[in-house]
Amino acid sequence: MSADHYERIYAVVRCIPRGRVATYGQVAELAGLDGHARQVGYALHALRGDLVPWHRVVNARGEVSPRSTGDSHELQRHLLESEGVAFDVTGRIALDRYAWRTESPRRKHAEKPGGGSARSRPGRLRRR
DNA sequence: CTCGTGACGGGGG
DNA sequence: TCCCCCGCCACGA
Repeated sequence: MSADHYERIYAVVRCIPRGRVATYGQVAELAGLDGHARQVGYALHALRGDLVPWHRVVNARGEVSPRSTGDSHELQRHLLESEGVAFDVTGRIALDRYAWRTESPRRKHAEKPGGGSARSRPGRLRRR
């Protein structure tokens, strides 16, 4: 296996800022493995105790992916909440607020310059 | 080598 | 919007 790919994945995950989350697909893409979101899951699963904020990776729906075994997803939610990430009643995270913004991911509609969307202050209102 | 699985995602209904 | 199904494909048995 390309342990090298794992390292790249970890490298990307380590870049996710505290209080922010990234999706598996996003991580895969940034790691140069576009379309291989699943591999990201494997990589994280294989983690031992390295300093990798694996808990900041969630699925595209903005929820912690249910594990088939183990209880790590509980821990994940816990860790995220302790970083200030909020979950709604359905156990989902508002990605438009907490998603990690990699530099300039192509702004199709031109975003609000000057700190627009999600800053490190997920505050409310900011309608529109 | 083959077979089943899954920390995913996108498309269709 | 939600749910279900299907393709991907590395891993491990």
